[in-house]
Amino acid sequence: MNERLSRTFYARPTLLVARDLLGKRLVRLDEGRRIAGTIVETEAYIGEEDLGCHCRAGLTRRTAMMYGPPGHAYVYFTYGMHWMLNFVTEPQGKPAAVLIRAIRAEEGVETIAARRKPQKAEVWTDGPAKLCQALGIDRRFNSVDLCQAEGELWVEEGRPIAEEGVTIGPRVGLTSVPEPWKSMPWRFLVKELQSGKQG
DNA sequence: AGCACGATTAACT
DNA sequence: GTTAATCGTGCTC
Repeated sequence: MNERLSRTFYARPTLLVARDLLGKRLVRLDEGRRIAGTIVETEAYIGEEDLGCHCRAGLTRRTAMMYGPPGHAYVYFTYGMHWMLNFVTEPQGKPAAVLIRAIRAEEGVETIAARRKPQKAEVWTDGPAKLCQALGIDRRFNSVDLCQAEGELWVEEGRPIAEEGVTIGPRVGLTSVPEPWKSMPWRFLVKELQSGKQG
């Protein structure tokens, strides 16, 4: 049950990985304690031709992770203050990743609360930078292997999400990205989350 | 060496 | 709805 997803899960087309990550459990082992939650929102970033993906710059120090083997974390820094968590997908050599945009917190909630105060519980992990803060994920987690037994970050099986429970739409925050990349329906989220939030 | 900007968030009018 | 915060990255000179 509580086994880490294998590398073959990540070594698939990125859109499938992004879709299938919904309902899975993201786990962070923090000083021996589990902080975990169900993944409820993801986005796919696929290849050098995707002008919304960092890989549009080609192979650089920053993007090297995405050219590497699947099943590793790509963690980057943006806006001068925020960290973002991604999982490398596709076979080695094809640069792509899935951004984890939101989780529903379920384990280690006291630790999350301490890190996210004074915000309200509803917004503790409903954004990509928020969940990184909640789980204590920063540059140290760039390049970590999600499939390695001793790692402190991984994904486990969870509850399957039926097709009718999934909302698909354009990715968020790509303000100056040209079409068609700006509108590609590469964002996946669990529907129940929509009611309280903007789609 | 300098510069514009970003896969965001929280606080404010 | 608007905007400040804040710095690594990639591009230009």
